[in-house]
Amino acid sequence: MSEERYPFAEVEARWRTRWDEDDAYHVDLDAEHDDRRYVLVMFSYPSSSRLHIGHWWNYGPTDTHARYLRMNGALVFEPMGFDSFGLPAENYAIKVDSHPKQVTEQSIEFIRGQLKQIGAMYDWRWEVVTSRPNYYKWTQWLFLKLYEHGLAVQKEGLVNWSPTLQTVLANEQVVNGVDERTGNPVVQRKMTQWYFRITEYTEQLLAELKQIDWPEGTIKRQENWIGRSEGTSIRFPVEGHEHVSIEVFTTRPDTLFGVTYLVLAPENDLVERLTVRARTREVEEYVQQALSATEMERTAAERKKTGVFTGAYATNPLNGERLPIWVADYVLGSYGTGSVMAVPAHDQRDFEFARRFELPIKIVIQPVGYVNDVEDLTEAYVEPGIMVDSGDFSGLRSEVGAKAVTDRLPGMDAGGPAVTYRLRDWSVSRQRYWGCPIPMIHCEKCGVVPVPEEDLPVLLPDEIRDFRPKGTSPLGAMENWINTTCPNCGGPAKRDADTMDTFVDSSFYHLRYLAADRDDVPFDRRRMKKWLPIHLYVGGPEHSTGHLIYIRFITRFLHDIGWCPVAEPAKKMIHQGIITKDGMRMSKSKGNVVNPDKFIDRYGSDVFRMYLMFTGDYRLGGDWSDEGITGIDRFINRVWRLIVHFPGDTRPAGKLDARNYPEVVYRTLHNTVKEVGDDLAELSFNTAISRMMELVNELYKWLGEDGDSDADAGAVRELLAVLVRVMAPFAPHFCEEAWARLGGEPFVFQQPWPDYDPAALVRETITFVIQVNGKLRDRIEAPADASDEQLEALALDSERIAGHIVGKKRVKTIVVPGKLVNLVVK
RNA sequence: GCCGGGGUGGCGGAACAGGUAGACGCGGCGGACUCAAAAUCCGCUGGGCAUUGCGCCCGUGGGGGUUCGAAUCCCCCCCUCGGUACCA
Repeated sequence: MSEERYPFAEVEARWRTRWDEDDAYHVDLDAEHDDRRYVLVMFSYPSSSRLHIGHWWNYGPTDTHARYLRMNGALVFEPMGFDSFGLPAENYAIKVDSHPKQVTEQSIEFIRGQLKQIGAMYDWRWEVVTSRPNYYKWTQWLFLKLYEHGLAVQKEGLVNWSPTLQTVLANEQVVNGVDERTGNPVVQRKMTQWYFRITEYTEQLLAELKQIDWPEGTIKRQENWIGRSEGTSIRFPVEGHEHVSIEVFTTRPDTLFGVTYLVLAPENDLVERLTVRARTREVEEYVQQALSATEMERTAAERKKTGVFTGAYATNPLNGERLPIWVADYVLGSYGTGSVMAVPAHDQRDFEFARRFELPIKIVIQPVGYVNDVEDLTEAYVEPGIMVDSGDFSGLRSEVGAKAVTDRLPGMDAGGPAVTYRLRDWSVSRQRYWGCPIPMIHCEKCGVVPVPEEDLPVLLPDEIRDFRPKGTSPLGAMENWINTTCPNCGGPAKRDADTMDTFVDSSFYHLRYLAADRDDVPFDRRRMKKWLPIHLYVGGPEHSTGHLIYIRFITRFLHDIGWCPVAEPAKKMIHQGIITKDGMRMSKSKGNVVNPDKFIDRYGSDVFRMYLMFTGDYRLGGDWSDEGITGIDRFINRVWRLIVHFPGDTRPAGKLDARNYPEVVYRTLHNTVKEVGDDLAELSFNTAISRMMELVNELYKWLGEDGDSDADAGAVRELLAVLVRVMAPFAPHFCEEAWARLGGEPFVFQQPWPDYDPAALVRETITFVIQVNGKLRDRIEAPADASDEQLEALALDSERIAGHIVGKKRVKTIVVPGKLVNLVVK
């Protein structure tokens, strides 16, 4: 057989040009079609100007899936765009002393070219770029809609401030007290900010999680993030303040008689009001210190509890006990009511605090079977038990008592059942330049006034001299931009100087793609009806609690106001795993980052993308090996040699004649078509590739190295034409060339997926396994339709079996049709 | 701590619904081709014992269990990766 090697460089370049020239991936979103599939993979963030291996791992396999759907007759929409606002572009611009807009546009140009190398079916007419006015006009429009519906509000409150980035961050962007992107510490700061009231949607976001086909882990993470907690709200009147009471939230109302003090979070406004004069200075100092400390510092100190006494007292509504009111930073200002009732005997945190500050500990829940004693207590008893020392509730089991206590409260005007969520409102103001301007105007006379819709977009000014972060938005320093007139009264006014969190940009891009050609409307309702929800959404699991909550929220909001036909963006979602090197995560610091270009130059992009798919289960991730890629390279070249050895000038036939092929070849071919199809439908790329390799191995056995003269060239060509079609989604450039050489008309991805003949998979004789007591002892050939009795007789006939059953009593025989016979003996 | 994923040859990884563990590939060994090498093709390749025959024993992180039969189901434990963490 020829030893010519597949000339990937020339072939790939040629077909890419051809696809472009023929506009081969043109998608008509308005076309009538009964099987539409919106395959969406998260768009890219052009922070660096090169595609890294993660992009290939993300985009190549999804395109393979999309191509498979297309060959199966679906009209597939597979768009691509750029999430191009944000800090990385700004930081990069600072580094190279350029302008964010310029570096962003350059990166997009470059990356688009690289994306084309992947060979995906992107129709670039639908591209969206979030940093361009024709996109962010609609980001601003969305803001106005939210404002109109009372879901965009300005609040003063404590926010996560990053001193390094000089901007506010959303809760979702802060992990363990540090910025999740850069690892920089974050402090609390009081600021006025715009918030989107996502908390209005908690119940809906939670309920719908049960209806969607998303990875279980992601659903769990969202549930935890929203953090619905059922419990009881209890009000404790404060001594000497007739109209003031401290409201707490608790999930353990059964421990109410064990409360020995109350705690306010340092952020709580009541601290200032309630603190007695003699203790003012101490409390103020504590509060200040607690708030200025980063969360890192707060948690670093071995979790030792700190706090101060306010000098004030409250009253337990149930038993009238006098309770000292403390301030401590182990109580979070942003959860529940920002204050708790402390039950040291039954809550570990309260226990530690009480021990440290020598506050009383009172046991009100006893376990069943033994009795706890305060003196001997080394930790809080947090399990349920039997209520003791709890007035007329004593003797009740925790679960019963909790309900009884909660039921008693409303009558005393002291509280009742309550639900609390962990999810907070989404803070969207950012004090940075490279983002979408907030379309709001601040007028001295009229207050906050929205920019009229017809004035959108509020353009982000290009001519900025200094966009560097300085703690306040750089836009605020631009006199000619910040100063404007009030749309309401015409008087002098100022624009909002902040820009929006980039998660706002990506919260509706899936809808904007469908109207990317229209500047007159944000979305195209007709197309949305046809294409939504997204058939398959693919992206990293790291977006579980950020982007994926926001995109659900915004989709739902747009649904509620009649702009979107569906309430949930994606019916099905999967996460790609991570690609590792030697089992380790790739990172610059480890110096183990694989550079795709090196391998694409050497093997071509088809081999590269195919090898990535071969390394492992797409959802679990794979491990990159510099040597392993040669396996795919060999495979491609093995197919290539078959192609060049059996070129054709006629269109390959549709149906194959079984008589032209050895039985095993014919069967393997049909099996390959079936298995590859099944695997592609469920994104099992690695096993699909194995199946194709098996077929090629069979072909080489049949045809031999030099090509068997007995084999009919036309028949081989027909078979290869089937192989090329099932291979096309994996190696689009290669298969385009192979298809052409076999006499096929372009393009191969416009061909229908081949049929397989189920009858070809049926074997007349099967190798049955014979087991004795479940252990493999022999194999026999028998007709596929042999009866149980026949199989048992054959098994007993076997010489090898004889030795294992001689002198033993046969207990029973188990026959698994088509597979095995198991003789059970004693 | 809690939630989720994962632990299978020298390596990456297969195994549908409990039914031949290790498909496919890398690497390794042997052979063919070659003056030679590369490339290519073919064969072998979990461990141990036996290799005078076929064969026999062990083996899917560890320990128990259910079953005729367990990588797969149940219980306990270990390791690892990811998420989250004073949430009252």
